[in-house]
Amino acid sequence: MQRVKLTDVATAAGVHPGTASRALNPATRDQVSHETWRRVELAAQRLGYVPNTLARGLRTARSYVVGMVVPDITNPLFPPMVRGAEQVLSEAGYTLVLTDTDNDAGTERRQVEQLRARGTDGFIIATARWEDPLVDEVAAAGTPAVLVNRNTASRALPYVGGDERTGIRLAVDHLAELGHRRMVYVAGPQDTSTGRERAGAFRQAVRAHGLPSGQRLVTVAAAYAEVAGAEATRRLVAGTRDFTAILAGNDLIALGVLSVLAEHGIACPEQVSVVGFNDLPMVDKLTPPLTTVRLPLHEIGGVAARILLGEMNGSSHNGSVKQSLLGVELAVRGTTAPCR
Amino acid sequence: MQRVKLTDVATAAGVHPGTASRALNPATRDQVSHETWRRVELAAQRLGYVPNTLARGLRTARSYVVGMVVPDITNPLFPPMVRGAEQVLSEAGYTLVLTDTDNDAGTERRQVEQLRARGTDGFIIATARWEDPLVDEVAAAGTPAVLVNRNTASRALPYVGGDERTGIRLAVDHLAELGHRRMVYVAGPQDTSTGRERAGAFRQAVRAHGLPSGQRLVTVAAAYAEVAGAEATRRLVAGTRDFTAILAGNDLIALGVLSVLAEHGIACPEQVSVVGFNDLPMVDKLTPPLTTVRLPLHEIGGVAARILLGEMNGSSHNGSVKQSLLGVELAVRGTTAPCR
DNA sequence: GCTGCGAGCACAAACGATTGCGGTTAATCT
DNA sequence: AGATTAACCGCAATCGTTTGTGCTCGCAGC
Repeated sequence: MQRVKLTDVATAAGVHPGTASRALNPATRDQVSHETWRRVELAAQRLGYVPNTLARGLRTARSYVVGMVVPDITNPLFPPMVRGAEQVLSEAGYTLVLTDTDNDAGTERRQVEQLRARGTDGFIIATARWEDPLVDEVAAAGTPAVLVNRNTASRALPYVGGDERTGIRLAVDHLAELGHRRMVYVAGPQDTSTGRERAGAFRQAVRAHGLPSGQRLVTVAAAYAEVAGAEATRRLVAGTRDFTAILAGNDLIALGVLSVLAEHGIACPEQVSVVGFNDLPMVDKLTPPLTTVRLPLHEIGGVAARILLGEMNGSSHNGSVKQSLLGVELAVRGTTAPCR
Repeated sequence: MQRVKLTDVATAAGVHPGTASRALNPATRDQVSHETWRRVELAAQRLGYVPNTLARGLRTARSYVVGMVVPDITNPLFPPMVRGAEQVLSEAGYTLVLTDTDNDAGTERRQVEQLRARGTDGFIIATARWEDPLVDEVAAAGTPAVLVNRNTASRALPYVGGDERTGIRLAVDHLAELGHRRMVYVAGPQDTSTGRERAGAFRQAVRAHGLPSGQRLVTVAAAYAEVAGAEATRRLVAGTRDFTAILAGNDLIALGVLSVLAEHGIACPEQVSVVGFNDLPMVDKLTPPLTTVRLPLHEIGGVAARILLGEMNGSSHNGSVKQSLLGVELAVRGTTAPCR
């Protein structure tokens, strides 16, 4: 159905296709006279010309496509980021291709290959592991790409995320202010940057407050999921109950924490306060509503897209900003209360 | 970075590029001898050849891209459908481009235009309104497309969705079985097929059970959102309290219903039972957990993709199946209880 | 009045794949 | 053994753009 091509516009305007191409392209517009430019523009308008992106891409080796790879679009963490990225990209004439890796390194690799075959100009990657060969390869290949949500140990690519350390600190400050002194942390998997970062920040914040920091301080959950959180909490509780507050690696883990507390008849927030991370939708509807750290997800996506645009278009590899940490805030709700 | 091209494979295998092309293409494989096929395949493997999708698309006038347009990816209803579609499409060698219309008809049109310029082979559309010119245009243009989630009045395109009528009937049956006789419905917007369909099904089910059906039976909310649901419920309650059960147009509306009930000190489920629709994540974590109708979202996406594949590849416009309604089930939880 | 120059445009070669057509070879038939 | 045919494969055109190269023209400078 995409009938009218550049040649049609050219003949309609009485010029050579090459000239028409230059006239239509803002970057080369000054290579044609004003008069012909007007004629071409008019003809294009009248015929309803839309350039064939494939042909253009073939010639220019640019597809105006960027791929965004997420572990699981079903995880409410990602849609806002996708949306933020899509908005700024489509505004810049780019198309966002979303792919879901199902949390599997194999499919992740396959997806990225497929996207590169398609001539994808750049990537936004939300699946990075702490040690991630695929990310390193992409970086080594010089493909424009930026990491969101999770960083890698190698710091090979620009990273955009929330300021996690501050988020944890806010939570600890809040609890400390409520009089809590014995806090523990149920961490996410330590092969992700968020898992390590947050756990580290927790230890540091506890130390900064001069709070007791036994070796039971951090329990690691196997995944960012409710069942993993529950399992970890069971381990924790089996070992000690000498705490009045639990910080969770994220909201899903917090859900697991809450269910195990209920299981053991430990009242929240009366006996133990709980803080989550991410502020997933609906967690404010729980009873009690979950106190949690809110990340500017939408903005993270947008900033990542903007940085990627910079990488792709302009000054390639200006050793510029490698990390952008965006502000977070603590949503204080019902799962935290003064230490009795 | 995409170095190795068909020519390279061809010379490596000692054949003409044309031959290599035939050898690599399953559809034309039988036009080359087994021996050369093996050689070409091997060379391709060894060199790590990945076909340039742009060049291929240019020549074949197929992009192997399908666009999926959703109103708001942030709405948890859509990610599972996206995922289901993406899985079957990527398996078939297609790439899914997701675009978010922000619930705006203007951007929707713009997005679709842009996708068509890109030579998109087909569309999965989740934004249909009951009267939707854009959908009708797409259908008239003969572009392969299928509707999900919402249908149009014109039924111009194949539709895949949950069996909404049955869902409503299950809910009404369940409530009737609990002894409820005076039920009301807080409907979603009536410019969407789901809004009309469900409301109609509710009236029908009530009639089928021989229940009283005053004119206050259905209250329409302005949107599928909590605030709209709350607003509608306030209107409802202001008019009458002569009901023991409320069905909501979807879970978000149900949230609004619950909040307004609480506002008025009406206990759920002791005084009034509530049933939602969609089974969004987390609604099982509310207190009380929400009884709701579960749609096979993932499967809907998958089936839609399969139908689209059929439309695109094969027998174009076989006046085949126009509607696929997938089975739903009722998740009975805490917001419904026997009528006292 | 001839040269020099620059603006504006036409020409044609790419980009990397697919595919109709025709030619070569080997196999089959008579 | 000669002729017919089928199987394989090479040749070259083609998809719709972009872009380097060079032609043509008008004008200014001397």
